[in-house]
Amino acid sequence: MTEDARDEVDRLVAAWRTERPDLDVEPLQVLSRVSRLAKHLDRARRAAFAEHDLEPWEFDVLTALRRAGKPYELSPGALLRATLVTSGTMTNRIDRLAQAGHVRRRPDPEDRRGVLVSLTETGLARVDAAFSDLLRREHDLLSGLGPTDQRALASHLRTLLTPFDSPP
Amino acid sequence: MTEDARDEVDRLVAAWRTERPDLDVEPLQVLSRVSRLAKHLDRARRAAFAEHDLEPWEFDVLTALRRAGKPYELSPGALLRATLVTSGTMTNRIDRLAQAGHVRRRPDPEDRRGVLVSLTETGLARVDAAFSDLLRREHDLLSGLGPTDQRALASHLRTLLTPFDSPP
DNA sequence: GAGAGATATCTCGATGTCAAGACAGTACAC
DNA sequence: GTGTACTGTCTTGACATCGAGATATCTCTC
Repeated sequence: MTEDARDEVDRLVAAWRTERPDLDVEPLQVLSRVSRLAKHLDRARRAAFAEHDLEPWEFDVLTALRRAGKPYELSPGALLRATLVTSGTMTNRIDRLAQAGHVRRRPDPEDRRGVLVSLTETGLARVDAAFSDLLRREHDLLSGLGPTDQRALASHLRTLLTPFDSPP
Repeated sequence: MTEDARDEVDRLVAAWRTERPDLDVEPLQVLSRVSRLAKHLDRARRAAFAEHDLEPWEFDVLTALRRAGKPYELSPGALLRATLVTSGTMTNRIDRLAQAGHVRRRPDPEDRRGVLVSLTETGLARVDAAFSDLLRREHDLLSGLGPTDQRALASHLRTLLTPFDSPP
């Protein structure tokens, strides 16, 4: 066997092969790595944002608004779809961001059930600074892979992601 | 531009290119997909485990013990390193698993600070059933990629993960 | 063999999230 | 137009996690 055990998942897979030789554990090679990498990324992001006095959840909401372009305004519904959280969570996030002065809420003039959330000046400045900082760090995290490998990786991940993002 | 927008991240990257043409947002192609895919995987796993009356966090701990091989026993410290959670979280998890009858705690005879946690019969049966079920579902999730692509993907992910797992 | 520092586990308070449901408003068919 | 189903947002209560600190024990150095 070629069990070099270069990362934790190699060790994990080797252990499963010993304990459950009857099962095909190949899927773990990909999916366990995705989960573990995401967990490490969360921690790295948390550290990066700390310098800008932002929590990851604040960054998620603010960037969604920033990406929307002027006037940096979206409904809570659009925000929760962009960030993969539930409506209760989004209400709570908007409350706290509004209290921190990073966003503003106003009633939707077109739909009286609705609300529109927009970036304030300070929210915009904060998110722009944090985002370029994050990109710098993420660029470093990827430095182990050349441009061709990065493109291949992105393409394979897209294939796995498409069924989740498109079919509803 | 080749903006086919096949998944949410393609849309996200296209939006950033419009809003911040001064930044190189290529890292997002990989890392945003990793985070989003992990989030979708969490939900899929939750659904899979529900049939076996297990929460994802329970599964994480029980599989770590299962992989250890007979006598399916590890210290809380080993468990928290395997599952990437903090010590307070692990204490809490072990408490609840012990209460559910899936694990047992006993003092470590070699180190009086220490404790050893082991699977019970019912814990072993539960985790074996849930694990083969999970593999079946993960196999399906990966069906969009051929064996060669899966290996390439796993290898690239390993490259990104190694610096996190090795350099303690 | 005594003391300093490291390690293993647990405790506790704060917090962010979720799920389910409440409520107001809208859309569509008839 | 009226009733029914749907949508968008917010409320509430339970819960898993984290982080910091407490305690007990071990280890290493002198």
